[in-house]
Amino acid sequence: MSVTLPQSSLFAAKAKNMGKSARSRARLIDAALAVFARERLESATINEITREADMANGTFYLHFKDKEELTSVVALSLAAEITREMDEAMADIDDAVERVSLGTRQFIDIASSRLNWGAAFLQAFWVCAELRAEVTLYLRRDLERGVALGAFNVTVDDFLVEMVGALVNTALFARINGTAGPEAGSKAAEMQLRLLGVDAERAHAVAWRSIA
Amino acid sequence: MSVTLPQSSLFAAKAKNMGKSARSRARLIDAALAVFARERLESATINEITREADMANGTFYLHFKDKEELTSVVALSLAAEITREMDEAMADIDDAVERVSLGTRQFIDIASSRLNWGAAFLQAFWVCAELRAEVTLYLRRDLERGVALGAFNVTVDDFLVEMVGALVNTALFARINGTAGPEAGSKAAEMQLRLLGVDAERAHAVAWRSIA
Amino acid sequence: MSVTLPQSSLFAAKAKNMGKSARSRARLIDAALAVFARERLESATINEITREADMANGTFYLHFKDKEELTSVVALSLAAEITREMDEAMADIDDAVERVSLGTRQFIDIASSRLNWGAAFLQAFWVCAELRAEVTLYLRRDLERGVALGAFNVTVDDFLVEMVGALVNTALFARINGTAGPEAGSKAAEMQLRLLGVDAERAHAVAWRSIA
Amino acid sequence: MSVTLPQSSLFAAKAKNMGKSARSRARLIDAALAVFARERLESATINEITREADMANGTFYLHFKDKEELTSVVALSLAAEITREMDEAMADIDDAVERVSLGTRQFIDIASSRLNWGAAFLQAFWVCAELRAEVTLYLRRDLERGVALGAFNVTVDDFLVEMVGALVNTALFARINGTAGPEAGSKAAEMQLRLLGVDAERAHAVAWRSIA
DNA sequence: CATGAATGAGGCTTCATTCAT
DNA sequence: TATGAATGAAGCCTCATTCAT
Repeated sequence: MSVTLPQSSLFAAKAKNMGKSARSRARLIDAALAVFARERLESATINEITREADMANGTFYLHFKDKEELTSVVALSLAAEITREMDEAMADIDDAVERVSLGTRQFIDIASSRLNWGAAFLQAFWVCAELRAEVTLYLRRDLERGVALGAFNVTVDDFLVEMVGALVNTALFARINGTAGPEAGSKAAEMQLRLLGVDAERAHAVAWRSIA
Repeated sequence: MSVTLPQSSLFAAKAKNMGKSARSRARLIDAALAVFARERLESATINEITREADMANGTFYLHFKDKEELTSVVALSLAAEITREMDEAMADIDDAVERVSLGTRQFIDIASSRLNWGAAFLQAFWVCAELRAEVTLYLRRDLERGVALGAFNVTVDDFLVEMVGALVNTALFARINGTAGPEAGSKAAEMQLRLLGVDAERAHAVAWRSIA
Repeated sequence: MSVTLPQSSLFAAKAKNMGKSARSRARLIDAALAVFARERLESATINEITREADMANGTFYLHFKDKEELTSVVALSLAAEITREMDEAMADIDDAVERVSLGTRQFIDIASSRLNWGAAFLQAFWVCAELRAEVTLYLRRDLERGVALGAFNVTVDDFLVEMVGALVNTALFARINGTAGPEAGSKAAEMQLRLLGVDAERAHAVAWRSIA
Repeated sequence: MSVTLPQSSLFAAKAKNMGKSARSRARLIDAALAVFARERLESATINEITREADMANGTFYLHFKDKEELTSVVALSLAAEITREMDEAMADIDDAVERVSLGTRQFIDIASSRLNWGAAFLQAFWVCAELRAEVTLYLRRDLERGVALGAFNVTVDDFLVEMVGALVNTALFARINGTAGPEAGSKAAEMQLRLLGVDAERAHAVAWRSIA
């Protein structure tokens, strides 16, 4: 007797070979992603999440202490997964300008192409400090590298990282809402590079170079 | 018997000479600003707002249909007020580059220096579509002007406006949190101008020029 | 339009001339008394209490922070009321032997004759430390007096007071359950006096003397 | 692989040579004793008990129909065990006065010296009618005997037995709480004897006689 | 027999909103 | 207009009990 899984069930898929508890937990994470994607975090209820996961509400508490714990688990799982995919795609890119550009483009493409990811990410971003910290760190490394190499003409501090990060999030937001199309990543990357002091031509060239 | 008004009571002050109903309404708006500034919008309660306004909770519904209406009234009142102050400060600035720069700086300075405004604005921004629309429009005019005059080397579309707007909001956020100091406005403006294609030197010069 | 009050509504009756809030609060206390009297404290629910009081459940929280607060308010209100009635009845009794005897008899008679009081008292006794402290104090005073006057041949310490108190509570319990009839008070008093070292004859005489 | 049993595991020890089921059941009873001793009966959960017994929660229902059954089994097992030990210690005491005194002292000493027993007993006493009945019966026999022999100057009825029993329970309670020391048994016995009409001197002598 | 995940009823509490005064 | 008590739907969480393995 095989039951069709809901459309997006990455974590459930990954847990397919694990114990029953891990599978249920994964289903809850997937369900939470779906709910977080269509609802303000604050108004997402445990009931809605368990309904989405086809479970009884009490089951939730077998797997998570409360909504806050779920939120951060979802956020960090998502971040880990996105990061993993990005690292894979950027493993052999060394040039800082390319890395910043490609990082932004990949992030937006990945987050917006997987059902629920982007929207859930943006929700979680403002609520989960750990997530912010992680993302910030990731970004900062490449920015600092670029400055060290003389590619960027800025001072790297918290403020700069937040500003550059805001461009990424905003582009993702626009992409998800349909304000922007598939070119959102390139557009965002180009703006970032300009902001960082890369000259307009190079910024354009790098940001729009087709991805292998 | 005269009671001292709470520190920030702009709208109450403006309504001093109006009818009693308008005055109560204004007090509620001020109170909501204060509450929204220190609390997530969703967790702000009518009770807390009316308590802050020194009113009975039931009174709230004499002035607003529901919580949502309050939110948007607060947001739009705030926007109108900020806009008014900005317009005043920028009345005789014509140059597009200057306008964008000064607009950003003024906005951040005003919103962060008036008690409660900045935080409440940022909360409302994500909840009230009308507010977003209004802000966007304001910004867009100057961007288009700059492009028309050849000062900016970009295409103005919704996406661009959102990205530039994001820089403003993010800088305001940093300013309020203490991540950034009083120079936040200049820093943000400089980044914007670079992003828009203004050359680095001019961007710096304009963004950091001392305000009259 | 007059509504019949539920059978036992002492506190509601006392609050008849007070504000609406006080009246509702009093109704809740009466309702709690009724519920506590027929149910283990732990299994009494707020819902049941508000239903008994003909209120919506949410109303409860306008008047009490939580069940614990209600419990102690009920306990102490009850204690205050019983104490008041006892003091009235014993105002001009000086003799320690008489006081202990009469106190016990009065307590049992009062608590068992008012609907719900006895059962609620016994429940609250084990849960509310303040109540225990108050009752203990009341009893201790007369015991110490009796010892000082040479009427009792015991040492007054916490242990003694608890033991004597246990006799009172147990007699009340038996009275309420129907294990004992109206003579419970006299029987209990006689046992107490014997325990305290009063000779059997006097104990009997005092404990069974008819109350004015 | 031998696992050390928790400190107090009387019933598990007794079941050591019985079938597996009996052993598990015994472990649950011991665990329940431990939990009941440190927690209000109502707030003791099946999960906590099985955890204490190092079992899966579902296992509980192989051995007991429900929580209520467990409670009464625990209560009656405990009573049986205490009774057994008391009978042993009092096998050759004939004199009624001695029996009542010694019974009380033994009961308090046994229940308070075995880990968990006293507290669990007191909890169960008020919840389990069978337990009350059994204890009452035990006590009553000696009381009746004493009256028949002319040693006690009272009428034995339910009320009397409850009152005398209350002294025992209260003394045990005080002993467990630390309000009373090891002399609690003697003190309680002395009070009982006085209450029953034994003259003060004899009561004292008997109640404080050192136990063989 | 044992396991432990799952269930779902039910308790507690909050809060937007209504209503009698 | 203003008041503030009252309402009740809805969310959170616990826990006795069941069930598939």
